[in-house]
Amino acid sequence: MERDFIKELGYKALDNRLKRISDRMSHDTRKFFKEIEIDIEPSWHLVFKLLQENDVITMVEIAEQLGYTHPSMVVMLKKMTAKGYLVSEKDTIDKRKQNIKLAQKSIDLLPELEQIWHSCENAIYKMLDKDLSIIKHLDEIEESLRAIPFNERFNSEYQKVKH
Amino acid sequence: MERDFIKELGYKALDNRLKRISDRMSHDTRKFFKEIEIDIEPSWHLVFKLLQENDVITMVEIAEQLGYTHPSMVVMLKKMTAKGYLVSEKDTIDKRKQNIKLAQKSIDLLPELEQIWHSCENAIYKMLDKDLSIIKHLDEIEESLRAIPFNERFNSEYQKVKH
DNA sequence: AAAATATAATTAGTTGACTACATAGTTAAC
DNA sequence: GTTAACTATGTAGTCAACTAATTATATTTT
Repeated sequence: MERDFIKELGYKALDNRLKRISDRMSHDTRKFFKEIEIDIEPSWHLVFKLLQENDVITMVEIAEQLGYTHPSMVVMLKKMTAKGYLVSEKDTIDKRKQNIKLAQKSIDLLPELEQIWHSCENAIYKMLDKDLSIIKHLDEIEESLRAIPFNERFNSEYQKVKH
Repeated sequence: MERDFIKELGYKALDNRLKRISDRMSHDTRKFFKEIEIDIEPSWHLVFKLLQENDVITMVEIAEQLGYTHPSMVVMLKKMTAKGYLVSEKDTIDKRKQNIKLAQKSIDLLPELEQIWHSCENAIYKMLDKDLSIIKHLDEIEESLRAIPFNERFNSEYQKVKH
C-alpha cells in the first residue's frame, strides 16, 4: 500500500479530498452506465429529477435551483436536447426565454431511470453506513462559504502573515 | 433566497454536493491567486509540497502519492515545467524515468508559497469552525470506495430492483 | 419615445480530472 | 539471446465545471 499524501494532510487538503471523492464517484457511475448500456451522462440525473417535478422550466431556473452557472447548464441542456431527451421552445410572451421540458423519449425511459436513481441512492446510503451526519457538515461548510467566500477568508489570513 | 435542489436531496446527491463545494473552493482560490498576482495554479500546491519533501522524484511516484492517474500528472507537470517551476531530466540508469525537481525559480518562491499555503490552511480550519470531524467521515468514505468501488455497489443495488 | 439597465441565452476559452491507447525501455523466462 | 511481460511516460479524446464577453429581448427611467 503506497503513501497517500492527500490523506496525510487531513483538513489542509480538504479541497483536493472532496474533489477526489466526487471524481471517483462520478467516474464509477459513468462506468456503470456504460456497463448497463444506457446512453445517459451521470450529471443529467438532477436535470431529469427537476423536470419531473416541473413540467416546464427555463434554463436560468434550472441553473439557479441546481446552484450552477447558466453557461454550464446551456452546454449540458444542449447535449440532452441533441440526444432527444429534452425539447425546448421559445416562450411566446418573453422571447428571451427557452421553455424546456422532457421529450417523449425521456418520459418513456422514466421508470427505468427511477430504478437507476433509487439504486444509486441506496448505494450511497449503505456506503455511508447509514450515518448521514456528514451531510450536516456539508451544509455547514456551504453555509460558511455563502456567508464569506473562500477567497476572502484566504485573503484575510494572508494579510496577517505577509510582510 | 431561491431553492437549493441539491441541498434538499441530502445524501441522495452526495456526489454533486462534494463536487459543488470543491469546485467553489478551487475557483475562489484561483480568484485569490489572480488578486495577489501570483502566476501559479491552485492545483500545483501538492506537487510543490511533495517536491519540498523529496528532492527528486519521478512522475509515477508523484501520481501515486497524490492518488491521481499519471496522464493527469503528465499534463500538470508539463505546464509547471513550461512555466519554469520544475526541471526534469532523464534518469541515467533507467532511461524511461524522468527525474523531476524544483527549479531555482520555485526555490526562490518557496517562502512566499509557504505563507500562502499556511493562510489557506488557516482559512479552512476556521471555515470548519475548528471541528475536524468531517475528515474522519471522508476517510471512511474513501475506505469504503477502496474496498468496493461505487459502480459495484451501484450495480448490486440495481440487480435487486430491475426486472 | 429614447436611453440606460437588466435579464436570458449563447459562445469561446480555461482548468483539471478521466479512460484508452501508443511508445520506449527494462526485466524475466525460456 | 530472443521473446514476453512489465513499467514509465506520453498522446488523444471525453467530460464537467468555470469566467468573461456577446447578442437579443424586456423593463425602467428620464
